[in-house]
Amino acid sequence: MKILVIEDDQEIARQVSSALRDVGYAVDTAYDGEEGHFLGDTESYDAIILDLGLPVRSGLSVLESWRKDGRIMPVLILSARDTWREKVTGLRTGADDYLAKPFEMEEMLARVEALVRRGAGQSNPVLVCGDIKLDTTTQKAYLKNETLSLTSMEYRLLSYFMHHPEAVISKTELSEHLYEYDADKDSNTIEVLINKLRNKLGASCIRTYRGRGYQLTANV
Amino acid sequence: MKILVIEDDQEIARQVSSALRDVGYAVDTAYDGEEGHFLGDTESYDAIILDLGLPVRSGLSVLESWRKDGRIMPVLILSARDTWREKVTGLRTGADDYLAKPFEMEEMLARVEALVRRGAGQSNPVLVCGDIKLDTTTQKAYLKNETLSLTSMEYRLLSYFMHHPEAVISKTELSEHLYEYDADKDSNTIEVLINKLRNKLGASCIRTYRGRGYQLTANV
DNA sequence: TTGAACCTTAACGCCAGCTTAAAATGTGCT
DNA sequence: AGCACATTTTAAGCTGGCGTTAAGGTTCAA
Repeated sequence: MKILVIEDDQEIARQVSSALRDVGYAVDTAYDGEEGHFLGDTESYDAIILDLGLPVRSGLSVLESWRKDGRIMPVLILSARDTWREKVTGLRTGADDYLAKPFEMEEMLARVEALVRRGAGQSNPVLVCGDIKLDTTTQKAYLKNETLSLTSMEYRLLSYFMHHPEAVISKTELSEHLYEYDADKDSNTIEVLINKLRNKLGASCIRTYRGRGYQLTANV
Repeated sequence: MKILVIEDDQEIARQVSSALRDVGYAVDTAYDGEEGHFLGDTESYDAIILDLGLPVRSGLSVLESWRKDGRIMPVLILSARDTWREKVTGLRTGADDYLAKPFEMEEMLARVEALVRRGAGQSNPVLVCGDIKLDTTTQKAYLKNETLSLTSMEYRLLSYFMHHPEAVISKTELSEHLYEYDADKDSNTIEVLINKLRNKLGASCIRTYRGRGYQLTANV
């Protein structure tokens, strides 16, 4: 899961990014509206955190332009003023959620998690696929109700699969969502990771579609 | 566990904070509604004690604004007058409990403890995880029914783990809840604390998820 | 058959976390 | 107050796990 944080206040940006990384997201950061707009257009994010008061180009204008282009990634708006008016404008423009500054990191995390789930068409904090279970609140994965011990990267990979049930996902999409801004295209890290996960989940759990990608399968 | 006390009477604030600290909470204090509102928004508390008669901004207005933003932390209201009317208003606005001044410290502690438990989805005052038992009323911890002698910080750490069963908890989340207002980001205090606790509980009781956090494990 | 895509394993280097000791701070007692 | 002891924090060196790279093997489709 990869998140884009667009926030000009360096300190807030740092805190938010680090909180997100702590719970297993890959995070890119932009410090003005123009840069944020570019990244949101070119990279693929599972959620975007957008400050309204940005230099160069306002947050609302960035959001508006994305929505006009038909881009539908979930956006959480941050705003310094908690006004009724601003909140309505933001949501009308196409934001999915709104959070007034200052805010508590854990609430931000909860809202982002909800957005990511919603974006994945899920609504429950515990995702299930066959024998595999993923509890997003406790950050734990289970296989047949036994806890799986996954490393940081393995967890990210499994999490991405669980958020996209039944989907065939290409290697480039995986590395785009698992790693932060810098796609080393020629590298077999994903293959190695998939291999590691297969060893822990059982080989049949991840199916290969040659030339197209991988799929987490529910069947035994 | 971290508590926020919002109370303009310095003497009461001091007594309440010190009683809470005595039983192992980290406590932040605010002396008016504005400051209290800010802290409640930016920090993460496991419960908040809120006086109604506050300068600058009333307690009810602070509570109302939190609830409007969807913030769900447990709030215990303090009020000078024990009127039927005021109690109802407070609870309607989203308070979780109500206590009329003057009150006994013991009762306040019991109510706060109940709120913290409820916030953690627990209902029993004695928490159990494998061989480890924590009696929140007597503030004592047991390992295989033998009392453990824990220092203040060790108790806080264990308590936070016990209130979040099965969860993988990052170092930053731990330090946010164990320490009062000031997040020293680069310091290994948590690592040292974990080491101390492991020495007393047995090394296998706390599991490290490298790059993600720690988990208190129930299994032997 | 041939090449491309994918699998598997091993090895290496870095950094998160472990450990220990000493310094700082706190607490209780006379 | 002043001293002794306990607790907490800082600091520093070490260790091993994890992620990456790399190399060789295997499968699949044309």
